[in-house]
Parts: sequence; C-alpha cells; structure tokens
Amino acid sequence: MSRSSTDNGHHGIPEATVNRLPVYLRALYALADRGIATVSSEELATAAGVNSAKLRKDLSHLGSYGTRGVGYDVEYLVYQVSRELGLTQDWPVIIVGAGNLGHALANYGGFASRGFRVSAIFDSDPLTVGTEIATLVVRHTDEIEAVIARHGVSIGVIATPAAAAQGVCDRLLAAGITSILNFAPVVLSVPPGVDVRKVDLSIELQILAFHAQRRAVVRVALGESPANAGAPANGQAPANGAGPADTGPPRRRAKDSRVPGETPAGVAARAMVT
Amino acid sequence: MSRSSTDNGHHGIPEATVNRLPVYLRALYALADRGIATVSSEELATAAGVNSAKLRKDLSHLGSYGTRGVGYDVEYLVYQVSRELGLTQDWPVIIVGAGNLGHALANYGGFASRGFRVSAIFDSDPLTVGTEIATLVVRHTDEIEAVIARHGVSIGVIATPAAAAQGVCDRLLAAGITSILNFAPVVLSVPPGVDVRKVDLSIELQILAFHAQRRAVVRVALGESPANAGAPANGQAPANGAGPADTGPPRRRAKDSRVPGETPAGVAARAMVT
DNA sequence: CTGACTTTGTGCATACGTTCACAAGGGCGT
DNA sequence: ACGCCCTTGTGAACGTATGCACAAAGTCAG
Repeated sequence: MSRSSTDNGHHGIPEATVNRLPVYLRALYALADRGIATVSSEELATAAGVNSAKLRKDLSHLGSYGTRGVGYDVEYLVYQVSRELGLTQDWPVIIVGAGNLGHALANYGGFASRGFRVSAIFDSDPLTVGTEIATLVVRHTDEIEAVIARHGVSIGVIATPAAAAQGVCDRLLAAGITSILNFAPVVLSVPPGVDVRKVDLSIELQILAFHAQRRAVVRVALGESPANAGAPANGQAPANGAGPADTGPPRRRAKDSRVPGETPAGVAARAMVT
Repeated sequence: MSRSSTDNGHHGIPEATVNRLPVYLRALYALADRGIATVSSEELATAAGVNSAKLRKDLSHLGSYGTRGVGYDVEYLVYQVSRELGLTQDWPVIIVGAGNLGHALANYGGFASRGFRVSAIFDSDPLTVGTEIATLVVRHTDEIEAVIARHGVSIGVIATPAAAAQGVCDRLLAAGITSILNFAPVVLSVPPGVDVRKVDLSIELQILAFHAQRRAVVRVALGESPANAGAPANGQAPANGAGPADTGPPRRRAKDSRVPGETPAGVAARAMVT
C-alpha cells in the first residue's frame, strides 16, 4: 500500500508476505506464552486468520524452517521471523505531535515492547512542551534534529494535525529519517527511497461503510426486512426513501453521459449479480 | 487485507479500487476547498499519490463521469464518490474502550465529519464511566446492546486492551453489528459476512523496520558508510557487530536443514540482487 | 463548420498474489 | 529396519491488479 520507489519490487521476499509476518509473529508469541512448543501450519494459520497454504508459502520465503510430519518449532520460528523483520535490533522511534493521538501512542504498551522504543515525543505548543507522558518529557519540535542525530533514530511517527504533517515530514527527512508512520490525514509527498506508511481512521471507516452499504443493498434487493441489523439506519429509517439509490447529483457540467447503475432498478440489478 | 467471506470477490467494483476511493475523495475535498472546479486525472492522481492511469481506471468503475479533453468536475465527482462509498447517509458509530486511544478517537475531528457520528463511547471501568469526552458521556459497556438497537448502529470501533477485544467483538456481533474497526492487537474471529478491518500500530512499525533494515543491509553491501542516516543505530553502534547478519538461533530441534541467507555473505549476496 | 489539441476511458500485456493439490521428506510404531 | 502416516514445501493454474499506449470523444479557436 505504501511502496515508494528506490526499493524495487523484488526483495526476494514479497511485499504481501512482509505485511503478514508481523501477524504470524504475534500469533507465535501467543502460542509461546501458552507453553506450546510446536505448531502446525494449519493451527498457526488459523491463529493468524489466514489460509494454511498461504502461511506455508510465506514462511517458505524465509527458509526451510519446519519439520515435515511435525510442524514448526514455535521458539525457533519466533526467532527467524523476528530476525527477518529486523526486530533483533533496537529501533529508536520518535513521535511528533503530543495531542490526543500522540499521547495514546506514547502510552501504548505493545509499542515499547519487542524492538521499538520511543526516544522522544515532540510538540510545537509551548503549553504542551515540558509536560510528561509515560516517563517522557515532551520536547519542543525545535529539538527534533538534535535528538534524531544523537539517538540515531530512523523511524518517525507523525501524529500532528493534517496541516502540520508535511512540514514535519520534511524536517524528519532532512534530519535523515527514511521511515515514516503517518497518522495525519494527508498524502505525504516524499522523495524516492523513503518509506511511508499511513494509518487513517476515516479511510478505514469509509471502506467499512462501503461494504456495509453494499450488504444493505443486497439485503433490500433480496426482499429481506431492512429493519434492524446492519441497516443504514440513522435514528429511524433511511432518510429519503431509497437511500443510496437516489440519483440527484448537485449539478452536472457537460452533456450527461451514460450513468450506469443510477436508477433504483440498476442498483438492485447490480446487487443481484452477487 | 480484511476481506471476510460471504462477500464474494467481485462486487463489480474491485477491492483495490474501493481502498483508494477515500483517498481520492479527500484529495477532491482539498481541491474544492481551494476553489478548484475542474481537475484532470493527472492532477488528481498526483494529489492522491497514485499513477494517473490507475486513477482513471478506478473512476471508470463508478461510471463515465469526466469530460474528455477537460477533466473531472470536482464537485460532481465528490458527490459520486461519496455516494459510491455510502457517505450520503449517516453512519452512527460506537467506540468501545475509553482509554488513551478511545479518547483520541472520540476527539478526532475528521471522524465526526463527513458521514460518521460517534453515537456513544463505552468503557467497563466504573471510574471512567460517567466522565465526559468531547460532549459524550462515557457509558458502561452493559449499555452497548441498548444503544446499538436504539440508534441503529452498524459500525463498531474496538479500542480496548487486547484481552477484552474478542469478548467485546462477540457482543457487538450479537447486537447486530456487521462492520468492525479493530484497534486491539489481536486477530478477531468472526462469522462469515462480518467485515473486520484492523489498525495495528506495532504491525506497521514492524513492516517499516523490515524495509529500513533492508535498506541498511543494501547500503552496507554497497560499502557505504553505515554512519548516520537510517542506520540500525541504537545509541552508539550496532550491538554485536554484524547486526542482522548474525546466525545464532536460540536452539534448533530437528536436524538443521538448509538455511539460506544465514551467513553474512549470504545476506550481502541477497542484498546485491537489489 | 472544420480541424487541431487535450484528456478520458479501455484493451492488452505483464506482474503479483492466492489457492489447489501433491510429491518429498521426516517421525514413529512395530 | 521397514513401512505407514502426517505435514511441509512447491509447481502449476487461476484470479486480481498495474501500467502502457492509443482510439474515442470532447473543447475551443478561427
């Protein structure tokens, strides 16, 4: 989702696999905590919420760990996955923005654990600077460069308002950071070779809304009761009747072209396709 | 990433496209705010951080909006994308867990805007229940079912500790919720037809760490100075010399099989492939 | 009205990801 | 030592996503 150039596509280990390794790792830790020493691909896959063939193929990219007829040694696999992810070393991280979100992030436990440590948290508001969050004193953003240099930080977390994000990003880059986790609702523009991942609440909600709406339309098309569970409902009933099937665009400039699935019938028909 | 069965793959509009629509929508709002009435696929693509061909193909799935030789009418496209995403209706949302994260979420502005409204926030801690967060009074989790039924909520946000998440999830499902946004670091198990999306800070960091490590290895392999920018650094220098290249697994059960890329030379070689 | 110019919408080729299904390989009982 | 049974690791088939490159379709000047 956030591949940025320079890092050409084939690292030897596919991007989709990398995205799942942390999930496997977490599942493995959970197994280890329960004292389980060996696990089959089937069990681990279930714990991680994926298909077992996929899990095996993913793990096969790391090497041939695992014993046929038996499964994988949990502890050994934890080590191998950790190593592949680069978690056998410490990654100092800084958080920029000490608002509600920055606060939550700094306090987040699973954060500090396994491999990551918050070196510092910054804010530009003089009233916030100096306050304490989870054993850390909030510093002024002017100190960002110094802290990055001193601690050798290479991962920065942006938890500022949208308007400040790009500016902060530029400063982080100038200070040598090449990995950014962005919580601000903006598309950061960065040079090639910089890795940006974004976490965006409202985008996730919108995607959920799309699927929820889709389900609702399907249900209506099938003639089920639109009453309770999962219906668009916003208090009582869908506002102006047909909900998402209404046409009325605010206005249109050009000679209006073909508009597929615009009528109620069209929507129902599309929905029927399943 | 979080496709759950029931919803077969082909909704008519590809999943990858759906995941990008919210980004386009945000870019469109930004353009509209700047008073721009018309935009070309090239400009919009740049603003959204994607390739223009991809953008055009994505939009073509919604219909033939856009005028050849001119571009897209911003306001009209906002409407169409919003409608497709189901944002022309209101989506009441509940947040479970009023800790640091729940707090941050409830206060998040971009949340309440465009289409979503936080109906209620819950917590199980008697000390937290009754406190006020952004005009909302924190309710006890016992009231979850009643609130869902009364407000017709179909989207739930889980911001509890990991241990509580599955339990909360089950209650939400029982109360009729079919869309869940999960911030807890666990894989929720849900029946088919339920849509779960997860937001996981530590997973994102681990993915960043992987790429950062990869870049570092490449740099070392190319004989560049491992000094400053982006190096694994954790204070001074990589701990035990070669950093990620060290072999030493804690132990191994079976007769150890082929272990590719395990030696420093192996790592360098793999890195050289680029 | 015509013709030059711009930008959309899409067919096609390619790359990537997923899933099936099975041979290869190892443990374990006898 | 042998053979059965279990689970891994992977070849091959399929499906999805991406990006190029261009024809179709519109605008606008003259």
